[in-house]
Amino acid sequence: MAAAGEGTVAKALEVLDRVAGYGRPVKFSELLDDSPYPKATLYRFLQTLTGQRMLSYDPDRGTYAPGMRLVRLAHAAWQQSSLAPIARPHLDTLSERLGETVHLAQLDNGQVLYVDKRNARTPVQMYSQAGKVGPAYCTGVGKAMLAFLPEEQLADALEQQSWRRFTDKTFTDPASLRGELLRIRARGHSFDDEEHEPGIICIALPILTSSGRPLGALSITSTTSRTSLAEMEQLAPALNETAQAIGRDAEDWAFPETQTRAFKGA
Amino acid sequence: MAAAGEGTVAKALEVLDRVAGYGRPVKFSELLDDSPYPKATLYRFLQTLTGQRMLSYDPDRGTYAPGMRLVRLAHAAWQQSSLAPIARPHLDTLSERLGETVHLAQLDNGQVLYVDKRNARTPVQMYSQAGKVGPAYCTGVGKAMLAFLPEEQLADALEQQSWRRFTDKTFTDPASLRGELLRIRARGHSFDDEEHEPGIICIALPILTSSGRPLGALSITSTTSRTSLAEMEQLAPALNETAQAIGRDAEDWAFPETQTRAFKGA
DNA sequence: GCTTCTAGTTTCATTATGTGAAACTTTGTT
DNA sequence: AACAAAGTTTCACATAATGAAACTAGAAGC
Repeated sequence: MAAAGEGTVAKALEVLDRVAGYGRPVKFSELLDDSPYPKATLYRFLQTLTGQRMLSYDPDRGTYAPGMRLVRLAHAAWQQSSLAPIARPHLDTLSERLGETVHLAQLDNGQVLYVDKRNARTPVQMYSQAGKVGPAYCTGVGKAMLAFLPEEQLADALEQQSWRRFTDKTFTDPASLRGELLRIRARGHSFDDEEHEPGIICIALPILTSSGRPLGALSITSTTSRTSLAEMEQLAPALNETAQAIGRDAEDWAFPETQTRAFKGA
Repeated sequence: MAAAGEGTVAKALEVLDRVAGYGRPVKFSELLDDSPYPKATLYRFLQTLTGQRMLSYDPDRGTYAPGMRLVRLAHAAWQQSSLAPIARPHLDTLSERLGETVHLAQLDNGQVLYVDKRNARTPVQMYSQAGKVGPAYCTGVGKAMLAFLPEEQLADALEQQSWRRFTDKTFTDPASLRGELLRIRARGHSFDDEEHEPGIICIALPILTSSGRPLGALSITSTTSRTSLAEMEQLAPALNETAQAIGRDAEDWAFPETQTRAFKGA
């Protein structure tokens, strides 16, 4: 539904989103079933997107899937527009120091978008994990960012939550979450106390600009079988140090506006 | 240039590509300078793309950069359309067994698109992450795939190469590369003998379908200071085993066509 | 302080593009 | 062979994109 009369580009992108949403290759007829567009129109969109390699088409199976051009474009986006490249060395240090799973996330359209990660051991950073989205209202990183959002934006963001009850500890309405956000704001860090997945806990901190706007958030994740929230709280100072450092770098950096063109060359 | 009268969506995506190509935030006027579109038209495209979060706009600096929506979309593309998820366990095994830098790449529009990577225990400092693109004619993975392309597609691909001389070992014309490709085809694997970057060498193998079509390629990278091509050639059997396994999995897998529907609702 | 220039934004008549019902083709089924 | 379902093409029509020109905001010059 929706699909405001926004223009052709918007409609095409909506179709793209829809295809991506399936999480697997989809046939034309499936897409047609829950599409607001008539057959010919949808068909033409798919043709266009496929021609642009934003979708790929498997002729044997007659299915569409998101295309590789997206992967290239996203690499540029990730590198230029996310916190990840700036935060990278800091995540490395933190991860090495603590040996725990670290997540770096940003708020995107009311949802948590993970942009980098360090596994307890491997130093791989890629959007095999980056690009994943999650709910804001029941994750450590999400709540950490929400807690520092100006009222207007917070109201917006809260509107966009699904309030689905993932576990019996999930906050399922704006009112109770607002209470939690106040506590987080006072405390400076948030917890995820099995609110999203049973057994999974985390501590998270926002990354703030000097003016207090949240740029992203940082978290350490563990399990109830390995540790407890009380124990994890002791990591707060280390996390805070890292979050501050990233925030500082992000502002300094905020684009030296060097005329660095050359890139892919040597 | 280019910008065939393809339709609005194509034009908008062309603008998006262009912005991404700068590798840094760009001002409107810069884009205007090398844009085929008049001011008002380009302006409207940027507005549309920004509104769709395919671009992000920094009001302070008046600059555009690729937007975060791409990162979400790409995650779906990477997961569904690339070889990476299928190859993952195999890369893990291979990387652990050899302890060297492993790359997994695919051919995308005549270029090499890296879709996964494992770092060496002693990591070589090199650029490469998922989404990164590189030339096909002077990389191990690129040549491995080209060598197994059917003539028509090969001709196409060769047209798209820049033939830039990166080092004095780079093949800089189709004719000499074709000779190399024949040798690679006969041998079953390719080398990169410092053809792209001085001091960087690699051995690569194509990942083939049972019908012999290249799906991707796999490589081990190292440096001339640590090893030699002769020595690396001994890794060929291990690589081959992995490449075969990935190819097999990719075909078997080729989508169980489960009727898993439900997703976003719930 | 006023003028001129430049970069960015808006307007609006014109034109090109996108739209979708319906006809058609291809592929699979009984 | 007849039928049905899925996918593709056509074409009169409506909508949306186009871009020259007018406008506005800021910066640089006088």
